[in-house]
Amino acid sequence: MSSKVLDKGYEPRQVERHWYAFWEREGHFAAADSDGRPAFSIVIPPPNVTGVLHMGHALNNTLQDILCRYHRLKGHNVLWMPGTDHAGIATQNVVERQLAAEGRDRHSLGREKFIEAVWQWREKSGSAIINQLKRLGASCDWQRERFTMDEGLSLAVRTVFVQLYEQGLIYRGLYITNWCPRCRTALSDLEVEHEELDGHLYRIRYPFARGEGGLVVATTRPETMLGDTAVAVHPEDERYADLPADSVILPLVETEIPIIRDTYVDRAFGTGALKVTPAHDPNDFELGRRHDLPSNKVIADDGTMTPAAGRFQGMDRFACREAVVAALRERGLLLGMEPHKHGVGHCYRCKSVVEPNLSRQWFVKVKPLAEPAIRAVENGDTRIIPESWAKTYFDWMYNIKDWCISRQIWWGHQIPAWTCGACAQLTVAMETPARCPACGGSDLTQETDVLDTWFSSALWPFSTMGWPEQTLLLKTFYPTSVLVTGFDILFFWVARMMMMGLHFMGEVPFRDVYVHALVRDEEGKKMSKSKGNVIDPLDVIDTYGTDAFRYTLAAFAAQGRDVRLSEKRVEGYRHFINKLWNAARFALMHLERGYDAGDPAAAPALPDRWILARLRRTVAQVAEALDTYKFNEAAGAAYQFVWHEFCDWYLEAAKPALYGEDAPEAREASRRVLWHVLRDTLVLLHPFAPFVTEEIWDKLPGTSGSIMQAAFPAAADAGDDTPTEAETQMALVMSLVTAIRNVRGEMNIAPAAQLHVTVQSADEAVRAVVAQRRAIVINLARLADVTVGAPGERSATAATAIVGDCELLVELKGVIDFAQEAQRLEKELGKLNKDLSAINKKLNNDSFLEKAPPAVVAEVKEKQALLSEKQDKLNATLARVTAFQRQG
RNA sequence: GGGCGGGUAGCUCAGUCGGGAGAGCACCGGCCUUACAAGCCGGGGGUCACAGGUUCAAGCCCUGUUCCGCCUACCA
Repeated sequence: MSSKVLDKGYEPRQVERHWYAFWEREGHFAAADSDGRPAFSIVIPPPNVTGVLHMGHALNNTLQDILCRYHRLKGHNVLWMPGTDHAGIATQNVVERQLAAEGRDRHSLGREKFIEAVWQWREKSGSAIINQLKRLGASCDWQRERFTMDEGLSLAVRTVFVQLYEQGLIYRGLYITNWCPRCRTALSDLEVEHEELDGHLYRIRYPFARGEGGLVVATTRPETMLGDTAVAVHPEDERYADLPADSVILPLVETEIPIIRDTYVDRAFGTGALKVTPAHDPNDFELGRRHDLPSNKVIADDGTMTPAAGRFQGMDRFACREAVVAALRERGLLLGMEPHKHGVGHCYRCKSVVEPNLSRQWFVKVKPLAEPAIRAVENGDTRIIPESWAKTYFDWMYNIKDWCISRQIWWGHQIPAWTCGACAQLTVAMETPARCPACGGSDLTQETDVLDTWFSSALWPFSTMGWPEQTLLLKTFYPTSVLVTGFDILFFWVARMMMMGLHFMGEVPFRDVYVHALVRDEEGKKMSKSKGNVIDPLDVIDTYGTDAFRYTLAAFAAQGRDVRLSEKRVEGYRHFINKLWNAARFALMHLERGYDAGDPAAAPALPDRWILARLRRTVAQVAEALDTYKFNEAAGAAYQFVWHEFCDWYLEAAKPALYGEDAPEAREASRRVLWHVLRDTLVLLHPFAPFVTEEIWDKLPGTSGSIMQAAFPAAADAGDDTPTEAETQMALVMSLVTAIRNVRGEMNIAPAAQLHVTVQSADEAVRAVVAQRRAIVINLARLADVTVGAPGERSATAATAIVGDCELLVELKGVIDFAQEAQRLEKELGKLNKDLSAINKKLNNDSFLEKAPPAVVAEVKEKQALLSEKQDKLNATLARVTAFQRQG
């Protein structure tokens, strides 16, 4: 990058490509397995290999990158561990769809060939999201990229499975699980999304086997009645104390099923009689166990009716519902059909209605694992931020249920369990056993099910670092410093990592969990393809640049609040990036002929000392905010400093010195400060806007290497709020300038008009400061001159403004008309009176004077004195102006 | 059913320890002032959802009401 002069506007595209390649090439993202520096580590929430970058990823990874870059600047050994998740069901669906397009399906292909096809697909398309993360500027240690299906992680999965099995924490059994008939697999409770749907509550009469009448049951899923094996009533329900029979005839099926009595039944619901379908309802399943009822599976795994459904066999479950209802109606057994809202489970991958279904599945016994994970958060080993999420975490963990981990799909970690063909003995082992340990038979077949994808993600913080080997990497970086994630996977992932980490590493997986919000559209709606309100992060990056986009995300990432994103907002931050660019452009014009890295504190000029003080304070604010995950505050503080202090005031105030050919020494001093402040500002901003800061860094004389290797600037002392002398003086100068500009604006005085201003103050020290800083005021307020003096003669033709205890007289003779000035003063007085009456009300209140802390009372009194003095002065001026106006 | 979060300027949102209501955008007025018109200078704009309470003092603490959003749950 040869030219030292910057272009007029910042053009991100080329710059981003260039510097990202540079960083990667130079190994700036690489962590050391171990060195003397303090370690900082984050494991990325692995995106699905099938994924494309969406706003959620963009926010999530921007925040992680900000933290990683910040900690590198602070001199830490940073590991940001990247990788992707094999996303069992999702990936299988993608490849199956591809096959379907070619008129094939996985069954015709066979398991082995299908898995090969998935791997091929991954080779081809699986890294798309990685490249998209790179465009976001993500500084992951790509050399270490992992995949949940790669060899090392598969070994970790197998090791964990075998150990948990041997510890009795994994078991297999016939249970009711959530079944997706489309994906044809079991799902965990978490993978079911509940949606309130309008359905019907059907009331059906089951005639008594003997005698008159029958029991009336209520159901929302009448098709399941074909699998009923009992009817239940409450044992203390008087309505059913005396029944003519102890069994009923199941309509349509025409078999006799028992009436059982169980306290589970809610007497208040419906008729108080409950049909029991152990094969298709989790509660009924429990009831069936208690009462030793048979299970009759009438809905098959593909969602059609089984032979057990008799003449309904082969019918789709929803068509069957209609058919059953029609048949019942025909027989006069349908007694009612009321509209009824109920929660219906849907598959989180394909949105099909989930069917509770009886099948043999593998489970993790979670309670023993959950207890330490609860304790770790309770005692602060892991902090959840914001804290409100800890409650959600506890609620779930305390009520946790066993985790169904087997999936009837092909893409995933096949369960390392084998069944003996001879003696049916089940063997769980790391490697394929040669012989059955029970009978010595060699006819062993492996379990066909694979594990839930989240089973392998649960190991992510340590499996990626080489576990089960005890690697140096683990020693250096586990537990990780912080996990940055969205709340939508708090249970799916975070809770499970906590459990597995504690169980297998004996240590929490992360010190902090920072839970960020969701990115929504500008109306606060969740972005979704079906709504068509999706903003593609890559489009945003193309249009506005990565830095502007990242800054927007950071600026809106307030804790506990969703990010509402619109392109309009990104545009605003593009202006900010451009502002920085132009400030640098200006600075480089003054630095290209040499710079001086000497001690900036040697600079005596007020604006110089002021901006240095402000910089140190801003650095402290940004650091404090980042240390507490308040990204919006960090971004806000830096923005405010760059735009409204550095650009608006410092650069303007420094111009006379920088352009001043006649005072080389002052000029050098200013250059020195300009160089230091710009350099430190770039470093301060680098975590948020990595590209533009690197580009300017490169052009800035006196820097070498990458800005990524720079040191985070020195901060003001924490907690020291006392303004420096420079800050106090500059504050006075700034309010004088603002007051004069205000007069100009309100009175429509031409910008070119060179005004004469008198500043009067009773305070000699103040007068001294104003006199000393006169040149700055003249320059920034565009004046002819400033006269400083004690209160005394006032021009009757001057506009007045009060700043602190200074009275400012802006001579208007020949500049404007005085009716306007009178109007302006009246307006000003109106505002003042409002403020004063509020304050006087306080001071007239005896209990305030008695009970409020003396410091507060003194403050209010001081304020009152100040305002009323201002009021007096303005009134006097108004009188003068009015008089002058009358005279003509 | 249970839980959580939110309601502050036209819009999107900050607001720390209870002590004079802020920012960005939008709007109005004035400026091509030699880094930047993607800019500069100035300005207007609020019943802090509603009702009550605690307090000398409430956007902030407490109670209730209401509206919105989300999570969670085996009442068929």
